[in-house]
This record gives sequence, C-alpha cells and structure tokens, in this order.
Amino acid sequence: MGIHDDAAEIRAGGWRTLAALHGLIDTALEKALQAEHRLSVVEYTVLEALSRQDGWHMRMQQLARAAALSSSATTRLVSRLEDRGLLGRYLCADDRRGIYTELTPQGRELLAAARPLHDTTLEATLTEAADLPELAPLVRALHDLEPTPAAPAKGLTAKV
Amino acid sequence: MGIHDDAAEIRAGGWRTLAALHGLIDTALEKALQAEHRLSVVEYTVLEALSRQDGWHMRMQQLARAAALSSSATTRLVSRLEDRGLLGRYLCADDRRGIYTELTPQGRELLAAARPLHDTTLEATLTEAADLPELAPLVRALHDLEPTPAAPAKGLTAKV
DNA sequence: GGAAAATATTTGCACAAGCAGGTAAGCGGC
DNA sequence: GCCGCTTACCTGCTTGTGCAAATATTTTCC
Repeated sequence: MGIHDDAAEIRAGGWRTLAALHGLIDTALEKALQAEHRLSVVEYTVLEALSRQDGWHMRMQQLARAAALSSSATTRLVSRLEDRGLLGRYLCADDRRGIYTELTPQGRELLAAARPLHDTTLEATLTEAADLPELAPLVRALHDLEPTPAAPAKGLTAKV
Repeated sequence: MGIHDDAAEIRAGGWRTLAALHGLIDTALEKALQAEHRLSVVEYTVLEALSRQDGWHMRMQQLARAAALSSSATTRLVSRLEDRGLLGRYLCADDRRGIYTELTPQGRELLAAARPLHDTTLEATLTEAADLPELAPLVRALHDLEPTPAAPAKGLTAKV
C-alpha cells in the first residue's frame, strides 16, 4: 500500500486535517446556534451573507453558491426563513424569473442577537483545536490568512 | 453593524474561507466517488481510516470520531458497508460491548480502486481553488502544512 | 456479591439534503 | 408574432443524519 506518490499523500493529509477542523467547528456552531436561536449553521450563513449585502437583495442562486447548497435546498431554506419572518421574497421587475430575498427587520434583529454567540463559539472552538497537535498548524495558518481586506468572499461579488 | 471587534471578523472570514473550500472539495469528491464507485465521501473516509490501521480493527466509536459522525450514523454506515461485503463486524472477547470492524479483501480492493480517483479529484479541485482569489491563500497554507510525519490525524491514535 | 453508574451500540422518529422532473419566464432565429 | 432553447425556481421521492430512548455489558462502590 505505498505506490501512490508523496504529493498525493500530503494533499490527502491536508484534506483530512481540513475536514477534521471543519467538522469540529461546524458541529460546535450547529449545537450552539440551534440551542440558543433555533438556527442551523447554513441558516446563519445565509442571514449573514444577506446582511453583508447591506440594503441589497440576493437571488436564490447567489444564495445557493454562498451556502454551498443545491438550488432545491436553497428554495426550502429560504422558505423556512420566510415562514419565520426573517426574510422576504419578492420578484424583481427586470427579470421576472428571478426572485430576490432581503432581510426583514426581524431577520436583522435575530442575526444581531446570534452573532455574538457565533463569534464566541468560533473562537472557543479554534482555541480548543489549537491544543490538538494535528489541527494546531492549520489553526495558525487560518489565523495568519486574510491579508485581503474585508472583501466579499465566495462568489457573491456583484449585485447582478 | 460594526461594533464586533476585528479579531472576531478575521476569525469569521477565515471560517467562511475554510467552509467554502471544504464545500468545494467535498462536493467534487462526493460526485466523483459516487459516480465511479458508489461511495460517499464519509464511506471512503471510513474505509481509508480502517486501511490505515492495517491489520487492526476499530471500534465503532473510533470510527465515529474519525468520520466526524454521530454513533447512530456510524452504526448505519457500517451496516451499509457490511451489506456490501466491504467490511466485517464482530465482537471482541475482552469487552463484549465493543464491536470491531475490519476491512474485507473486497473492501481493500474497492479502496485501492477508488484511491486514484480520490487523489486525482482532490488535486484537480485544489488546483481549481487556487485560481479563486478568496481561496488561494488557504490552498497554499494547506500545501505548506504537514511538517508532521504521516501521523494518524484525528483522534484515532491508539488501537484501543 | 450485588445494586447503581458508566459505556458501547442499536433503533424510532423527524428533518434537511440531493436528484430528477415540472412549470414559468426570457432570448434568438425565422 | 411564433417556436425552440435556456434559465430560474419549485415539488416528489429517496436517503442519510442527529437526538433521544432502549438494550446489553462492564465497572464501581458499598
């Protein structure tokens, strides 16, 4: 079992580390947000992405990419949040196939309430991860990242 | 919307990047492995983890941690793989609560067949991600990781 | 030695995800 | 102006996941 070259093994190891850290954080956030605000991580992500558009609305597909979700999953996700009054859905004049979503005041409110918990949990989990020998290097690398300004991550760069 | 401190914002950004990259890789691997070998990423991960134990068996809970899965999900996952004859499940004498799993020859065979695709897909996706400005730094960081030897990542350090 | 607590795994249930298929709206050639 | 093709979103179905409760086995503490 050793004919696959070293580079591949390094990549695989990196991927395992990445997955492990992701799983750790994801689970922690999931539990915290669920318990305190009845929000899943994806739901929070969507609200947060919308808030970052600040006054702008997003199409379903942008949302789908931002949340790394299929479009069908996005439909239901938006429906859930809409049913809770956290965001509004309305079609826009210039292309009536498209549907725009926008945070409601309640949505902004809930996001503001959830953000501290989110950030705290994230910090705590990263600190915890930094104690695990396998994860520590990645945690450090993550911290040293971002020479970039507060640029719009993902693919949600433009309004249309 | 700007009272949360900078450190938190940096962490949040790092987390978004991590999640984005993870999603990208995960989706790509999922599709590739599913299409060619009817394996999900977690299933592959479990087979791979088992193979790394080389001759050893693992308990359900070790497996659960290795795959970042709940124990119930692990039960069903192992059942699926067992039904396909890829691994065996048997209780061990010293603690009859515990259940050990071990790869069958077929399991090793399938893993060997799937690994090249896995590695290739991983490499391709990483290359692709390196072209995205938001992800590139993390990809590089990931590559420069692993000064560590081929150490057992995750929590699966010992045999018991 | 035996009851009580702890540990390892499995099962019932509800929920969210992806895929495939369906409908509505724009776009292009004629 | 009409027909075909593409795009954007929604819905039915199947599957995997987590939580909570059930079961079996070991360990602990009198």
